[in-house]
Amino acid sequence: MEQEAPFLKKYVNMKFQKVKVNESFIPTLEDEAIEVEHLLAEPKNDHVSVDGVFHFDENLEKCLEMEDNPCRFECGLKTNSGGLDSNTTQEGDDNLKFGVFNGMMPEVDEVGNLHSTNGLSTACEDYLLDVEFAEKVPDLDYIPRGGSSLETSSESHSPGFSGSDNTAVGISESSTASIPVPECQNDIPDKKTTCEFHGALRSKCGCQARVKGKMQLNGPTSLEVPNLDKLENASNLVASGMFSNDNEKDIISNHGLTPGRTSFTSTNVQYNEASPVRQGVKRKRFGRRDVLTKSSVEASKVGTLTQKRLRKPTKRYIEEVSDLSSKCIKGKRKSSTTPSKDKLLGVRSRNEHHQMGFRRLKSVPREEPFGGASIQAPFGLRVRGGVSKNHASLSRLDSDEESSPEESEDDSETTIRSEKGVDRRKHQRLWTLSEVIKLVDGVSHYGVGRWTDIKRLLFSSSAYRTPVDLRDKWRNLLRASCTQLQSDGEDEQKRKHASRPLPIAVLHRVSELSSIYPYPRERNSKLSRSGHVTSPIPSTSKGTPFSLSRRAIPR
DNA sequence: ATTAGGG
DNA sequence: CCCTAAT
Repeated sequence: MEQEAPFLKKYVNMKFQKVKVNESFIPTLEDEAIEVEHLLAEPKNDHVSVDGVFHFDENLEKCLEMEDNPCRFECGLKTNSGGLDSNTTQEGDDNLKFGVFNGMMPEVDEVGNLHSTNGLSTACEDYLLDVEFAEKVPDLDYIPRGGSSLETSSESHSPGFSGSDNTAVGISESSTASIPVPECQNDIPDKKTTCEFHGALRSKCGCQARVKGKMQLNGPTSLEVPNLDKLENASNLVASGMFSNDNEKDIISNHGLTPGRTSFTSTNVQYNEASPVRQGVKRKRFGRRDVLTKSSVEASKVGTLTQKRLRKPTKRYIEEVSDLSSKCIKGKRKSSTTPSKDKLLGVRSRNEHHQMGFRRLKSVPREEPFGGASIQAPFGLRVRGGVSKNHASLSRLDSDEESSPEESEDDSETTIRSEKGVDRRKHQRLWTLSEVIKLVDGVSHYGVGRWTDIKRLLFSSSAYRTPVDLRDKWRNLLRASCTQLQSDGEDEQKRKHASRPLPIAVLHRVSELSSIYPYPRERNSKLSRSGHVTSPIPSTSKGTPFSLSRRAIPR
């Protein structure tokens, strides 16, 4: 990261480099290559699905020629992304594509690390990105990007990109998360390894080691988790393209499979799915914490303070805390009227949390000797991105879905950085483009009513985002689409400049969906507007919206 | 337990 | 996002 310039340069030349690298690597990875090929040839699940789905572009083909097997794969992916929006109009297409890209871009940083989890998506993305850029922006000035890597100067960037507005928009979103292009470079070798989605391969070639090293290099930041999420995201995105094809399953299976193969993956898995083990650990922690707290409280004179806090544990607080424990205690506590037990626990933990916060301020490490440190870390992490970052490396355990992939970073920042004023923080995560897309896809699949399902399937990785959230977001999207689509061109520009640049492609999709699955109540206004939009099921939409929505859901 | 609707 | 009412 430090030497951005060189990296950037490299990146720019990446396509060329890629080839070179590949060649050089090939000898080393011969086995791998073979394996990969084998996989490709073989009708493996993952592979098949992907292969079947994707068509190769001319460009892609070229790519193929130049590059090795791995390349092939990637190319395919790229195609896929392109194919994503078959339904939408061309414009939409472009937009969508870009959007997808954007969504992925953040991943780029971490992609390298994680191909293990979902090698497929990751690697592909990277390559994809690469290819795409090469195609579209031969000159591509990364410099600006690099300079603003931290910032979301998406707009500024956009012009640079072959003048596709959409791109700009998408980028802006993703750009929030610093786009460390340089990383790509690092990744390349890893990719070369073509761990791809075949964990087995990786293990063979010893990719793992490499990956690890990389991680270290990258730093304390826990990339793994994000990656995982990303993975999911990516897969989802991809899936979205092929929803009709039922690829979902494939993807899912993919997820499941991948983890098992490599140790590395396994870690991820832990975070990803609330594994029983993890839960157990957490519980333990809680218990301990309780004890500790008690004693410590008693001993310390802070008792009064504690009491105060105790007395008024805001729901929010509890929720937040429980958020962490949500997986542990799952289900029960969610409702505000939680049973006394849970509540108590939550309160206590919260209390602790408060104390901790204070403690931190005062720098009073009382719990450390007992291993309180470990405890602390988790909570801090839990609190939110900013804090967690530092501890992340240490307490990876805690970081579960919560620290979401790409979004986590920006969101966390946006959320609130006040560690100390823990109470004040409001938990709200900005919706990233990828999330929105996911949501839209989900709606398109399941219909409007089934938020739980959507949540389960598409947002399983993100602990936050309750079904209600999804619904709300959808509502908002509808509104947005209405207003925006209503007044097309003129406002568009404005919209772009707006803080939340929602890709019009997405909006279009939303509007489409809205026409298909009218949202209760809102549909009236919407219908009139959305009429102009292509609606696959026009007649139904007007007639009986309710039934439609229900009907749309083919369980 | 989920969803819809409103704040 | 949060909360409440309705199913």
